[in-house]
Parts: sequence; C-alpha cells; structure tokens
Amino acid sequence: MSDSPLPHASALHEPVLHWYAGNARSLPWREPDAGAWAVMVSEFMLQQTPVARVLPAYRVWMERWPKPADLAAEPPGEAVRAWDRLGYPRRALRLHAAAKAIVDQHGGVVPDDHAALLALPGVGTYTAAAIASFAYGQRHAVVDTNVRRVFARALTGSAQPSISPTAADQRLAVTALPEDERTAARWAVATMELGALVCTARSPRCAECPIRSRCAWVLAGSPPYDGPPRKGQTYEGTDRQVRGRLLAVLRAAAGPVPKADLDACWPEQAQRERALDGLVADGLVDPLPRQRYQLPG
DNA sequence: GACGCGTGGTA
DNA sequence: TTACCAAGCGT
Repeated sequence: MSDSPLPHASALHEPVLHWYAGNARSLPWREPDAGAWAVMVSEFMLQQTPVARVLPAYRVWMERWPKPADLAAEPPGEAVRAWDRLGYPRRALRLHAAAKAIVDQHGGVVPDDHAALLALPGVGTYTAAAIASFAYGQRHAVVDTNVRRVFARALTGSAQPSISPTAADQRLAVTALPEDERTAARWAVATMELGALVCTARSPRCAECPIRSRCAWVLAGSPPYDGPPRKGQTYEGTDRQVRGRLLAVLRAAAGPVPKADLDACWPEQAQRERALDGLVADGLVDPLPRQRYQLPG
C-alpha cells in the first residue's frame, strides 16, 4: 500500500461502526463477561485458523481451563492434546508458556499493557494490539489480514493488500484510527469483521458493503489484482504433513508410544526421522527410553 | 524478508 | 481436482 493521498478515513468511521452494530457475529469471546483470557485464547486459536473450526475447541478449552493458572498447572502436552486439529500446534505450546508467564509475572491476570503483552510467548504485534483493544478497550491499530485487505481496497484502491504486512500498512491503520479510545476499539473490531464477512479475499460482497460509495477500489472500477503471484503453499509430501501425522498418533495415545507406531505413519525413513527430530526440537514431543515417545510432560 | 509451521473448507 | 485461503509468530 502506498501512504499518499488518502481518502479521509474518518468518513468511513460512522458507516462501518453502524454496520458493525447491526451485523457483528455473536462469538463467545465477544460476550460482555468473556474477559481477557477468553480473548487471548481465541486470538491464539484464530492465528491462521478459521472461526468455524476454532469454536468447538475453544469451548472445550475454556471449560477446562477458565483461567491462565488452570492451564499453567497442566503439563504442556495436555495443551497440545486439547489443541486437537487446529493446526500449527506450536501455538498450543506458546499459549501454555504464556499462561505460565502470566502466573509468574502478572499475578495470574492477563496484562493490559501492550508492551507486557508483546513480551509473552506467541504474542506478536497483531495479538498484543488485539488483546489490548478487544479485552481492555484501548486505542491500538489492530492490523490483521482482514484489516489490511479492507484498507487496501477502501483507502489505497488495490484489489489485494501487499503479500506480507508492511510498515506502510501499520502507518495507514494508525492514521485511520478514531481519536476517542472507546470508538477506536470498536473501529478495530468492526473493520476486522467487515473484512471477514463482506470485504472477503475472493468474492467480496460489495453490494452489502456500508462503504462501497467511498471505496477507492470500487470507485476505480474494481480493477483485478495485478501484483506479483502469491506463494502457493504446497502441503502434500512436506515435512509439515509428516509432523501432522506423527503428532496425531501421539495425541490419540494415552501414554508413551513405541517408535514402531510412528514409523507406520510415513514410508520414507529419512523424512520421517527429520520430522520427528523437529518435533522433539520444538518441544512438541518428548523422547523416552527404549525408543518410545509421548507428548511433553 | 523469506521461510517454516497444520489442517480443512471452498470454488 | 488443484489452488487458494484462514484474526500470525519466531527465526
């Protein structure tokens, strides 16, 4: 995204906030009594995983571990097991580590300070801003892929945002932020929701969009994407697939698993060994004596 | 900045 | 069917 002449983002505030008031989804982590831990758990799970797949795992998780201290008291392997098939299971490990840090350093309360949040394992720029904004009502630019896409279209006039987040994206989001703190917090969640429900990546529902009459991309005739090709992520045959299979076996087992059971899930030995070593190096798997393995204790 | 990291739904 | 996409993070 370029950072020059911007349509005044302030003209978008009222229509987007009004749209959100009537169209926001009811999600458990948005309930008034949800709390910061609920927001934090949802944000970890939603990193690269769609809402529909997060919902059941989220409910089980919060029922079992309603506070950070509840999770911190368990071995990390239990977090990995409860992560189920959400994908990227290192997030489960990081959420567990973050819960321990919250207990050790913040009295068991999710911190409300942006810098303190950023220091937690698995919390990056986006997640720190999201927790501070959604859970504590603070004024932060909350820049995820939805927001980058909405701003790319509405303000910059391009069909898609840059392939990876840029400093310009961040600056644009900061510039567009309403001054008032509470309004800024609603704007953050509203722009994200607009990107998730209307201003979608593939087939945007422009007819339903509250800012279509002010959208730079629509006003330019909705030109197609003309940037460099996006990096297609292959999966079949990758180490990621092998890791996924190995971990699925370990999640399903109540206790230690003989190596033979792991050997059965992938034919090529070299890749299998590499994947298993990687899981051990990542702390997702504990090696035991006598060629056995289990989730980390 | 590019890359590795899971999984499944959708067009 | 293949390819893209989904509330990123850490190295």
